[in-house]
Amino acid sequence: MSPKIVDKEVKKAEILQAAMQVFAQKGVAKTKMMDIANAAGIGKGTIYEYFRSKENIFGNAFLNFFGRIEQEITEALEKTEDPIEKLQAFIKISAHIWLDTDARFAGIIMDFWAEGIRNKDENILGIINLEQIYTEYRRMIGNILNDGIRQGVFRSVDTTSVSALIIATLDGIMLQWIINRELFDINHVGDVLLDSLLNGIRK
Amino acid sequence: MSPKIVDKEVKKAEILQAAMQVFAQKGVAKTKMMDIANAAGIGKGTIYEYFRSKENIFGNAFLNFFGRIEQEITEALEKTEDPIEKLQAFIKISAHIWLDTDARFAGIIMDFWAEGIRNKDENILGIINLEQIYTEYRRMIGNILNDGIRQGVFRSVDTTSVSALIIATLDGIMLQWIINRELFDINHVGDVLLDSLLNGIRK
Amino acid sequence: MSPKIVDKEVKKAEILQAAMQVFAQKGVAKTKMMDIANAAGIGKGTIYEYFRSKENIFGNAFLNFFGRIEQEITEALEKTEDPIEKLQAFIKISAHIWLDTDARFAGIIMDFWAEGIRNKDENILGIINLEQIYTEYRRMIGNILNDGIRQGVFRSVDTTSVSALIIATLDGIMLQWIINRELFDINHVGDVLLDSLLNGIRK
Amino acid sequence: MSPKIVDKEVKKAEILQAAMQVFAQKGVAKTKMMDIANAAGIGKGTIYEYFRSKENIFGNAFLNFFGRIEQEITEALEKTEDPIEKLQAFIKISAHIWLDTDARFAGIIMDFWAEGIRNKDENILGIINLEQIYTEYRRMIGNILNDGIRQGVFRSVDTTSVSALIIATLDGIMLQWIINRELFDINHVGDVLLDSLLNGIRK
DNA sequence: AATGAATGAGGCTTCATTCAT
DNA sequence: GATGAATGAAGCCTCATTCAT
Repeated sequence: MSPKIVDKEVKKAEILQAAMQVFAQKGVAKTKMMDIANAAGIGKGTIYEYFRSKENIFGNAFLNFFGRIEQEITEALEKTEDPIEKLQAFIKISAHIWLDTDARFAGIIMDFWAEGIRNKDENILGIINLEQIYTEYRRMIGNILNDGIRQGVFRSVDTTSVSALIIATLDGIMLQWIINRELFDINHVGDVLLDSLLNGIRK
Repeated sequence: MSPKIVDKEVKKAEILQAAMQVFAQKGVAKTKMMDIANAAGIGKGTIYEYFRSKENIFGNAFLNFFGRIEQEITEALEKTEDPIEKLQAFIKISAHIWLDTDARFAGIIMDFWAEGIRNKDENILGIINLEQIYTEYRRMIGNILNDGIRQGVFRSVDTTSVSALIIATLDGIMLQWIINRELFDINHVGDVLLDSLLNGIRK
Repeated sequence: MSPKIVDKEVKKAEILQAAMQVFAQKGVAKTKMMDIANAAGIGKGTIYEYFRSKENIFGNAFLNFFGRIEQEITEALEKTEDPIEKLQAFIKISAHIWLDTDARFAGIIMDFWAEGIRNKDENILGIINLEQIYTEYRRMIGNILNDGIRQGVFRSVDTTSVSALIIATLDGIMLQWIINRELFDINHVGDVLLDSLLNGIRK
Repeated sequence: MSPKIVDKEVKKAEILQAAMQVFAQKGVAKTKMMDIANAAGIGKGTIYEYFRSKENIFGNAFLNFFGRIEQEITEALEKTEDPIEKLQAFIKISAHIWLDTDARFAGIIMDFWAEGIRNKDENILGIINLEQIYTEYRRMIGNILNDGIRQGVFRSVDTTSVSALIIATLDGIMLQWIINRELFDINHVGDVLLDSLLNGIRK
């Protein structure tokens, strides 16, 4: 890996960041290549040195977004062995990601979901596959639950269903929070959610 | 309402249905006026006799979708006076709407949300306003909860927060269900959700 | 065939004529869709109601050009049964086509040949196939020669080779004539060519 | 001529060769500067150290192609004083050039002709001038014929017309041969052509 | 001298909208 | 009222050329 390659990767990441900002503000459909170029402070043509097409940028943004979440969660889970603390970390990270995310940025996630749902079966772009992503999330939570059950901390529940429900509730809360941030304190909601959850599954 | 006007309204509704089908399948951005015309079995130009623009069709589809949900719920709520039964009805209707909805149709809701979130403050199109819609949902559930509290059936909870959480959980579950229908039986999940909910708020 | 279809075909032909004029003047590569639209007196977008792409226009122009030549020759050949008169007609028509053709129009034929040669094997566009066209020409002349031989008018020559040579000489003369029309009187050259030819093959 | 200048000229020639190869394969219009750079094994920017523009490369390729033919013929003609042998040499060289030329390379000549015909009057690029080139060819053959007439070997024919016809026939044969090499043995055709020619002009 | 990253003018094509029939 | 042919604004992308290294 020569320095040049690193530079190319860095610049690609920069363009992607710029693109995601614009996607978030205007929506993917209304974002023009020119907007991305302006946001990135480069010429229109330069984008094509790093991405094949607008669709490719979208695909990479998608990957980048969910990939980063997954990575953050993975890292957080490695810091503790206690299943309860792991659950707590999972929920906290999820909340934090949204807290750190610009409100307007949420729109892009809807675009991701919209496109992801539509391409559920087709795996268009060779990239976007929401089902796979959520399967991975469920696997992560499922592992925590299974560990807890093995350790005798949790009751023997249907881990797949419970995992799905945890994720569902988290996503739903995020959705409401995006629409109206005044409704609740997302950190507090996280605690409440964890409490009810533990209440339901703790032995 | 002369017959002609009725006819006009009927045809407008037909076009809207066709449009929503296509929106759902291809996404709003990728839907062409021609697609809508074909789906409606009419000429391309005819659409403009009933709708001002593509954006206007989207706005009406948005209104139509959430309006119908609201109407169905309202009707269901009128059939009983018991707060618990009303909650049950609310959840059941929500689940049913999705059950009756074509899987591929779900994409359109993401488009709605995506656009709704982006136009959160601006109320663009003079139509799309997710916050208002969800406020109305919360108001409906809030009324049920308040009735229940007044009647001594429910504990005295923060009705706004609980309403928001109920809606959030419902939406989150729908989202997961759209992505992977094999994960759980949505009717059963509704019962479970109601149970835990009642468990939490019943006196 | 309703009147509308006729109109569409007529308009398509008009656009094609306009396109060929512009192709001839500027060369295919330097011709912009806008040029064709202007030449045809229509809007840029209208072209796409009749042709799929610029390449498609080129392919159709190609077909049109060689098709019309072939048709004219075929018609002329039907007017007589005498092999010598047929040969005479063939040569005369070939010369006439060039005489009637705008000098500048010749450039397009070079573009046709250039593209035709390059796509010799691939038959790109599903359309351009010079070898096939020339095989047809050879077949037409070959038939005349065979008739003449059968009727005892011509010597028993290698009809394929002679056909090829006749075509080659005609094309070569056209080429020189395009580059410098003052060099010779093309009608006279036709007569000379026919004489030498008959001299060589007549019994 | 210092070594450096020689080097520059050598490299310029190399790039030109590479460019002509690519021109021949893809056509001038579809050839990118990048293709030429790759074919020449150099960087894209380096081309501009040797050529002003793509058009300039084309012009030089044009000059180079016809110049080389002219040079080869000139050299061959110097080897004999006999008009008949000179004619023979002229025809043989013409055939050889095509025999030595990659089949696919022929496309470039059509591009040359196409552009040459279009720039017939304007002498665009300050370079491409087919008429001038063919005038030179005619002059060469005309000299041979005049010598032959003067020496009493040939009949007193219209040397300009005969020269033009010889060239025309040669070009026409090449054209057919490019399109379908199986049609005839080009060496044999050369002999036949020379025979008929001599038959026509020999005293 | 050599490079290739950056650029933006310019092209092809799409498609929402108009409008004459 | 219904239509679809016509339109041109606008977008994506290409690629010849420039220029800093």
